[in-house]
Amino acid sequence: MSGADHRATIVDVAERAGVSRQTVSRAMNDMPGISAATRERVLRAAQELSYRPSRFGRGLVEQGPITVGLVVEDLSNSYFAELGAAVVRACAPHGWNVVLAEAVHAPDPDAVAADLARRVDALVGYGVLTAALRGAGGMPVVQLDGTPEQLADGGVVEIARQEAAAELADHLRERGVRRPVVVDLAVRGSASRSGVLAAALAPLAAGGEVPIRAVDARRGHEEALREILADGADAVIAFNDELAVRLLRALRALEVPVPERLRLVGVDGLEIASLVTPELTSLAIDIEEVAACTVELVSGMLAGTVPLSGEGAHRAVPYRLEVRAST
Amino acid sequence: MSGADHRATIVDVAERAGVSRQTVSRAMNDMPGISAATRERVLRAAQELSYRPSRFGRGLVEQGPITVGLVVEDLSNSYFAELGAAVVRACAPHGWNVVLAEAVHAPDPDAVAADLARRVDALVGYGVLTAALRGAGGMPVVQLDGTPEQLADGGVVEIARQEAAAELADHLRERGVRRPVVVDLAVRGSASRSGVLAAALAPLAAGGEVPIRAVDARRGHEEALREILADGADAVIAFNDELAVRLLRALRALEVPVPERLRLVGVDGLEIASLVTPELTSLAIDIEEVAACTVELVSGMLAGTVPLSGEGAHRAVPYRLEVRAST
DNA sequence: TTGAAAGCGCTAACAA
DNA sequence: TTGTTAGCGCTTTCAA
Repeated sequence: MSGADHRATIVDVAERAGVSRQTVSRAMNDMPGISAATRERVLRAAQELSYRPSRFGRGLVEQGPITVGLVVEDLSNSYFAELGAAVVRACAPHGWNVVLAEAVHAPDPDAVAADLARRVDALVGYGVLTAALRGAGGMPVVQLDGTPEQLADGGVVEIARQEAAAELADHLRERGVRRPVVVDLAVRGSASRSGVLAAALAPLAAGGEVPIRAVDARRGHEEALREILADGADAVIAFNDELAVRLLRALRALEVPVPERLRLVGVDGLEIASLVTPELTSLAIDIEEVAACTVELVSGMLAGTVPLSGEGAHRAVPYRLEVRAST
Repeated sequence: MSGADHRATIVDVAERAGVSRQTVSRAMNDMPGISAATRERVLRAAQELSYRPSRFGRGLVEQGPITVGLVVEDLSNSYFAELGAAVVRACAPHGWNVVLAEAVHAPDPDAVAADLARRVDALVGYGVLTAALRGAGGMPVVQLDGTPEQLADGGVVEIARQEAAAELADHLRERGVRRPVVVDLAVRGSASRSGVLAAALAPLAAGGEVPIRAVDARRGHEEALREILADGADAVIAFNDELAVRLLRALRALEVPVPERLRLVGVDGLEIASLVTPELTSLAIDIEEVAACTVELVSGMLAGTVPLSGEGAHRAVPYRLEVRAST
């Protein structure tokens, strides 16, 4: 008889200890007004039954804190890891809890958000939210790095690339770049970012067209770079900093000097970009600011001062060009 | 009357829509057996009242998934970020949710774990757990990077450094190192790790003693290195990889060749260690394995097959020496 | 298609 | 010091 077929409740413990439910509650919560002997007896009974208070029963009475669900693509990507950290940090002052979930690696990525939606007070996500969140009626939903079209389904924190991408084009033009290449990752949702970059850089390019080349996140970089160099490229804009750092390493192996032979640009502005040699120029995004906007939206939605969708639930955070040694 | 003084409940919606609570439930959850017109009316009423179903009420009935609380020191430290990611990933196959919390930055760091303990089914933490978790009676608690002494309070996943540290000593001896220095961070809990490292390296050192020098995480590295070099040191073991990477950058600025003039070793085995030049030798810890052990412990504790404390709740994950170019 | 009743596990307030 | 009562908000089961 190791365990029961259902989890012990406060009533089971009360019966076993021969006291009332309330006394069990007092013992479990270190409340005053209970004799040491009784507490002892109750705690023993609880232990014998492997009793653990239900967080739902408790929450129902105590009105627990707001819980925000955060769904990201892949936590092994530093960008999402930093984003998660920033959201956790931004929620802390409100006393909110954050449940973190990852879409990739899940059996059914699309179900992650829907599942989580039933367990939290607000849902924040990155490229994984659909309008079809069963039982999410009225729940604040914020799409990160979303587009204005998505405002129909909920709030959107947009990450505005246009301006900084234009700045980058100017910067590269000054440096004499004539044949930039965008190196993309073959992951879901990457096309739009790469497209914007390529479009912004088009004026630089000889034929008015900037090639976009997809690579694997972790493999085959040297070969890809060899081909890119053979094509005469003089600048590479990587999909993100992590890829840029890997490309940098591959370039070192190929003994291609950066920035002399090839200029290299990352996107995201992660810490790692400034820790490598040469330090990476990056289209940086202020992750703290994204998190702050997100929390502001959610907070307003919960309070009723921000609409759950539409233009009033739209925030934009601009990229910022950080010029460093790699260009 | 924009908002009510208390959050609307299902009853409020039912009244407003002129239906029963069940009908509201049916409408909110897209269940069958309700006419389109009624659903419409209910949803409108819900919207007007800003009604959002309580996750506690729901959870009470539905028996939601296990929720694990994870308390780490500081998510802006990549090590904790990777750990958090690994735990989230290890919990996913069980269908568990993970609530992530950070101790540093919190108004009362010691209260973070205690607070969270009331909202979750199990608590996993890093250097922040005390035995005094009010209301945590019977709850699985796992201390990460804990010591066997802490087994009195709960489970412990120990990170065993001794063996790999001895390996490191051998490795450095082969390289001719005579004056190693341990560079520590002035953060809580760092003393023990540095002490173990210094002790393991003591046989190498001329006087049988390895100096431990504390630095700030992000500042003053060049000055500290200048002094270290002036003292004649020929190897630096940094508290973690992040610090090692920063030291590497500072050494580059000082034009000190690594490993020729100074050998450099990190601790943690983060991805970043292999992305810099020269790649960093590191005492690597298998974070996935730590997460797996943690989940195994928690799972067993919940099932009753692993005791909540004592030797049966002890797991150890060894460090592994990864030799790369920096030594 | 709708409603009524029951119960999920817990704690706060009050009574003994 | 202990027990009793009364909800907390929701879904499931059964009845109309």
